[in-house]
Amino acid sequence: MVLEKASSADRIRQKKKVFLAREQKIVDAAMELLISENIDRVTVSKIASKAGIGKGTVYKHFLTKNEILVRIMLDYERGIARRLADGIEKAQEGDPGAVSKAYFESRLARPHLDRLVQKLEDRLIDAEDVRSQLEEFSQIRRSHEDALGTMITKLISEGILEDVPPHYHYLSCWALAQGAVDLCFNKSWGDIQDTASLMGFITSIGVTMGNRGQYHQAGDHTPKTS
Amino acid sequence: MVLEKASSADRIRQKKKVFLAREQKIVDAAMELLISENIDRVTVSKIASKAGIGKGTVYKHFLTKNEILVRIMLDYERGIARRLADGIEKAQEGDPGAVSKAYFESRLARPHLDRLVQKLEDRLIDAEDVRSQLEEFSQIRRSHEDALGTMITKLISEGILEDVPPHYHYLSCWALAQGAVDLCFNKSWGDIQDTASLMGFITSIGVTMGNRGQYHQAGDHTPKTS
Amino acid sequence: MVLEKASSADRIRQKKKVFLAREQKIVDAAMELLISENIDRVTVSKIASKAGIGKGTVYKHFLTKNEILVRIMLDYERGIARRLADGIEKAQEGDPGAVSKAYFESRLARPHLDRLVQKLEDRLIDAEDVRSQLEEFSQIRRSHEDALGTMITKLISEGILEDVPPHYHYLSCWALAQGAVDLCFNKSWGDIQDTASLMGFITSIGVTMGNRGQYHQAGDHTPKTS
Amino acid sequence: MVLEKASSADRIRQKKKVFLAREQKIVDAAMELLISENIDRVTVSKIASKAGIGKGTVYKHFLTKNEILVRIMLDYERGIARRLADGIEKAQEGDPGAVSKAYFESRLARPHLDRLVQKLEDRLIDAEDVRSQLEEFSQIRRSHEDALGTMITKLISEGILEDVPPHYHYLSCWALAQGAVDLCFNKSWGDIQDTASLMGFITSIGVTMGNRGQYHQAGDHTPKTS
DNA sequence: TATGAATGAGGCTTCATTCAT
DNA sequence: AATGAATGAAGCCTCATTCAT
Repeated sequence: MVLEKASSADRIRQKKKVFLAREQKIVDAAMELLISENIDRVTVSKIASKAGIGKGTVYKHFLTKNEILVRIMLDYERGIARRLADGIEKAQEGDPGAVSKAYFESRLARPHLDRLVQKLEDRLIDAEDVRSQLEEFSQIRRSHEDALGTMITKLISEGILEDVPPHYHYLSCWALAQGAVDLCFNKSWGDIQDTASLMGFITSIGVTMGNRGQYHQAGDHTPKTS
Repeated sequence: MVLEKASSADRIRQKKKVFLAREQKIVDAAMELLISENIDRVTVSKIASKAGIGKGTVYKHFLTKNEILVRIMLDYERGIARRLADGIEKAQEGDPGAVSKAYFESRLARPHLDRLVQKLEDRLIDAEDVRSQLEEFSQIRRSHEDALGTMITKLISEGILEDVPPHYHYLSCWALAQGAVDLCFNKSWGDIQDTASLMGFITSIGVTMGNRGQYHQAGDHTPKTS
Repeated sequence: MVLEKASSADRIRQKKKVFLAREQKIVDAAMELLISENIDRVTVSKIASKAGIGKGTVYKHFLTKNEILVRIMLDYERGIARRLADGIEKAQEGDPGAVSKAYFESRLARPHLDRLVQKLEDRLIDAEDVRSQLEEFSQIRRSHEDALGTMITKLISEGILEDVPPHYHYLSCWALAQGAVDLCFNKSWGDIQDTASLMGFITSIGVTMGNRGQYHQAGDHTPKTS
Repeated sequence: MVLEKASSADRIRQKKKVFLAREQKIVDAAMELLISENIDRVTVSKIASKAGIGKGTVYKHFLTKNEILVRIMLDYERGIARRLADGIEKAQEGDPGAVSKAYFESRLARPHLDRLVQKLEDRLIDAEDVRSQLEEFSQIRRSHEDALGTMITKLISEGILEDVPPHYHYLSCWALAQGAVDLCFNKSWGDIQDTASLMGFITSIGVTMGNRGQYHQAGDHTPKTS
């Protein structure tokens, strides 16, 4: 009897596992398709096919197609949050650049995905369903901002960063990362050969940009050395 | 008879004018709609309505809906090209920052539109029709790069800009502008109060970024002057 | 020029006519299908087919499928309103039974349709779209009630009708008609051979029911004649 | 062994009981849902949920969803048959109106349910499965007719009821009851305040309608007595 | 020449039913 | 025996494009 009970509980646990695995399979299939072809071409049917399941099954896991999409967004932004937390820890150990670095690196690590999330955000921005999930998404993002706030304020007070409102720094950082990601895939530029190196260059800019001494130079292009 | 011919020619010229005016009206209507509401909600019908003409008429001017969209893209990119040319001229008159400045300013001047063009690029990227126009679009963009090439090379040789492949500078510039535009409208950040000032900050970064002395600093935060 | 203008106006009028004719064709096709087969089997596709047009065309005339259905309901109820108005006129000319008679006759004239409208009402009762049209439908129906109010009140005061709240009479009348219609088509009864005669019988009941002297008899079944 | 057998038989009986109880639970759950919300919104899933069992289990009791629905219809019509039998008994004890009264009262006792059965009949009318059960349903209904036949014939021969084919009386009765039920729930009439009283009025009409002397009055409103 | 009604492919979603566990 | 995840047919609706007037 005890064994039976155990096996029954196991079975349930097993089922849940399978269920969640399939859910992940759907998300992965969707991601793969969304990255590899034009977003509007990705239909629920295709996703189901790629996931190796029936169309109806998708709707056992997600209420609407949009819910699959926000799910991808949330998963991604949460991942960034985790990496950022690591960076903040390191920064507290004495490396002030670690935070922006962590931020850039986590976004540029899988630029395909980052760009996808950008696009999805754009399409879902006024979707009636998933409004709440989108709100959560934004909150995570804003939490990054909050987390960085202290760090940046500190750097400003130490005279390392230009003394402008702290969010200027963060948002600039975000903007550069955003653009860098776009850059990776923008077909106008053809296939950039040395992407990795270029991204390194941009990261370095991101890490130092806003450093004191640069802002005023904007209008003052005399040589920096006296 | 002579008079008649003249008037007939006039009439033709007049007609052409009207025709072109209408074409512009269509493009403008489309732009307005695309900026003010979700892109996928913008239908040919609505565009025609807003332009004050019949739906069928639209197809006298454009073979497909996509052609209206690329037209917007092309118009925009050509506009940038013009402003950039001005910047280059100024740069030759002795202001080496004038080029990047011109670039940033022209993109951030109507960020709505810039963002719209980003989005359109994304949607049209693998449209069968308009493939050639899209190619033209990319060429214009690459011509900016070319145009900037000399300038940047010169700045590098003068020791003002970091000595990395010239396109690194340009692409970084593009990336930051791209991201800055996204920033303006991204709902995750809520309504940014001091957008103008923030954009000024970013422009200043854009203008100076890649300046010699910064790249190495990435890992080396000793004062820049020896 | 005058002639030209005229012909242009004619053309527009002609077009409107054709358009409206097609609209009617859709409604007719829908009606025919709804009457001849199970309601849930009637799809927009079938309606379009029967009307000899494409599926998309239906949506040029009606915003949703439900709008076709309410349209049928409204058309029908308005028709009854017209006939009822005639009956009221006649009643004022001295035939007090003319009103109920008109009501019964108009409902039993095309019992298929009456029954269809009953069914449709049932299905659309909580449809988000067409809520307003349904409200209009109910208003027409209630207007019948109002119109009959005076008549019935008069008959009561003349001692012809039982002295109960006036709407009792009207609603009883409605109920009997409703049931009679159901009767015509209810398959449980098999095919009733002498429907016409039966309906006559029922109408006669409807016309006299509620006449004074009957209500009290409910509990008092002694022969009416002294 | 004997004991064991007994307990085994008991167990089987017990099981059957539980099985039947569950079956009833399904029917009840379905009924409740069908009455309280729009019929097409009621899914097998919801029924199973409300019954507190799994969806699959429902199919151990009923081969198709429709079978649940006819079951409700049959249960209801059988209930009426029982009450009608009582009425006939009473009628034979000397109360000639008892039959129609029993009929009306049993239908108006739970008008929600009566109306539900009307609706179900409508939807299932051409369902391939359940054709035989539907036939049974009709037979029960027609058996009411038969049962009433003698009674009505007797009342006719006694000169109490109008001398028309007996089924006229019965069907009129059915029709009025049918309509009365519709009346109770028809939203066009708003919430009728004094439903109970109104139903009493209608019942009284139902009980006396077709009484001799009324039919001829249809066109002849002179006093009933000679 | 301008028009807008007509078209139909194709997308999303629902739900009765099946079947492996 | 009970379960509920999986299935896919079928329905509604949108909209770019065509073409007769």
